[in-house]
Amino acid sequence: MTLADVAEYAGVSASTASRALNGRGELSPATRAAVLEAADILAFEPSHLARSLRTRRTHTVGFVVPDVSSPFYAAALKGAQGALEQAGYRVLLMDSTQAVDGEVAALRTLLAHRVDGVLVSTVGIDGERFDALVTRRGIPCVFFDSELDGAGDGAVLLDNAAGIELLVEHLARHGHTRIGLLAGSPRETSGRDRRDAFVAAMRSRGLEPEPGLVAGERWSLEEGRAATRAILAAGPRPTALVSSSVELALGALLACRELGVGIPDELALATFDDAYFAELLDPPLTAVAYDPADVGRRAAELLVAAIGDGEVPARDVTVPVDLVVRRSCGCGT
Amino acid sequence: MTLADVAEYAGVSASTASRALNGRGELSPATRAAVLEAADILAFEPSHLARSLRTRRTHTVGFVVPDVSSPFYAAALKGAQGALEQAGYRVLLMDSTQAVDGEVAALRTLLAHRVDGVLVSTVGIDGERFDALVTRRGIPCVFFDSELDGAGDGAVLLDNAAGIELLVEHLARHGHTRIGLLAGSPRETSGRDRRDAFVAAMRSRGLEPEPGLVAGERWSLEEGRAATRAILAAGPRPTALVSSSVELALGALLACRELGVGIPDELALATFDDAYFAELLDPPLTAVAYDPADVGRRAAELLVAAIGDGEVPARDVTVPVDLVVRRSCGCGT
DNA sequence: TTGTAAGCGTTATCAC
DNA sequence: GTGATAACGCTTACAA
Repeated sequence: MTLADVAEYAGVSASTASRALNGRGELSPATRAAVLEAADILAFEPSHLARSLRTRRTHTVGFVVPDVSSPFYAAALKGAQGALEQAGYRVLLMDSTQAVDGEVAALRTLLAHRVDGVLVSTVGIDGERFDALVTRRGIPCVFFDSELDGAGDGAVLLDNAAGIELLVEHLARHGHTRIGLLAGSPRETSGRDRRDAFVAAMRSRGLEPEPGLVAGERWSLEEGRAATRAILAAGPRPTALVSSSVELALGALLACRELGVGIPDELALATFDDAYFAELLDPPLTAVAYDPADVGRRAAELLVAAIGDGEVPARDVTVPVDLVVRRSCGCGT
Repeated sequence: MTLADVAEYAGVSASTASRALNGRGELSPATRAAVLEAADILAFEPSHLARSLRTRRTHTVGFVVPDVSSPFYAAALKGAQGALEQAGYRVLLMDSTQAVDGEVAALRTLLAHRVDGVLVSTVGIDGERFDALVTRRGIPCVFFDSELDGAGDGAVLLDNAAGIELLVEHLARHGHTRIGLLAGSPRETSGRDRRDAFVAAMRSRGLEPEPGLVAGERWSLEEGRAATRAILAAGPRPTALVSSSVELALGALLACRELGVGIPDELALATFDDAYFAELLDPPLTAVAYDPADVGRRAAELLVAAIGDGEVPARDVTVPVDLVVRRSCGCGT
């Protein structure tokens, strides 16, 4: 079923059929009705391919994340998907598998598909490659969760500094001074920012973060477990641990269970990222919460604006975070 | 940068450039090299749009799920994405938002994009609409997790019957006879199959499932909580509960905590679906495990085969499941 | 109000 | 071995 078929069936030309279907131009109600009916009868579904080729707009947006199966990215994807669909865009999904090469490959594929814009949570692509692939071709891009410094048309980031400060502050109130950090990827701004924020939060309290008490450089449960073991094994133990993500915190929980270290008695724990099951863990995790779907949604809105207006002044939005106190920090026991 | 630009730069015709880039036909090594170099210098990225319009193959596959942010679907998506990318396909993601209308809309959009095939976890589309949209247009389709009876070119389903049997059997060994069920959506085969399997498993042991001890018809934590409360409120309490999904089980955990019902002492719990954090819950959840990414992967492989061979004999694959015994069932306490 | 024709960027069929 | 040329299905000036 092509537009030509519909036109023929309705006894009009292809252009008239096109106008009728798209509601453009002035045409007699009669012909319009005839075309609409024909389209309906023939179950005509216009080819986005042909349309896009002609109009140079695909109404498709690329979504690039380090790992779709991670709860955070899955939720962000859901939020973005909803907002994009509302705005008439489709989502082409790419998983960079936490590798810069994967990210570059994903971007290439998206370019080949002539997406109208891209939403990316970078794992650390370099400025040059990004510019060559995206900027230079004028593809609107908004980053989320992790950005490439000044690149792109905007970014939606979590308030990493505030979140870490909340965590350290709370632990400090409990009287802890030897606090360790489970860090995330140093190649992502989210990882770096949280680490930097930790150092800043400690220093602002006159505490010097000890090198041996900071470990981890990947966002995974396994890494959290290994890093926790490393921290616990290195010299005098910390009395509290700040984690840069739930995955990492879950690893800590596991490590402590294996080592027989009681939480929160022997080691208090508080983490960035809340999870819907945090309340049900043993012990319930004290965490910094925010709406992950919202970051996807906001990023999508920014992108849609950027695609529409061409050049929106790079606007960054910071998603607020909250502290949810439960028991792993030592409260309520 | 279009093929014409590359051709001009290399001093050949567009057709020759096309042949050089695609490695088709015989051409002199010299011209081939010249074209390749030109393409490289101009950073040429062929338009999938134009190519697809001409070849009638988009190398794009649609992926339709009830809720991308659910851990299971996110993992299945990841598995499918990887396999499809390997095979040279891209993924267009659609979230049906657990509604039949959403599913229909998603399918329409995918058709408009002329996807080469679709992977769908149906929320209960009716045969007629499915046939009109998909079958009649000859779009290869493989279902996963939940299927539409005989439709499509295959399906990858979990071994629901075996999983539920494992759960009931284990609980029965603990001596339970009053066993309740937290059921999922009756509109999805996964939900129906698990419910039916529960009834069968009970009867095969001479136990008649009581109406009041079976509740729930949506896959959500909230539903699990409400259903658990309902079951616990209706007459004599069951001593054990089988849950059709982790979400539902988490809801049960929450409800019991609120009601002060001890697990597993007052109520044993065992669920379909394992979660990577199941071990860390309070109490650790006894569950039926399987590899969610694998179901996506297998479905993708089936689809790729169906797209390739045109008509592969509808082959169904059943993904095996395992029982992971932890403490919520009463073991090891 | 409606039709004609050109063009979007490829690939495929023919000639040469 | 390589180059015209048509065609994929649509939109959009420009005519009529």
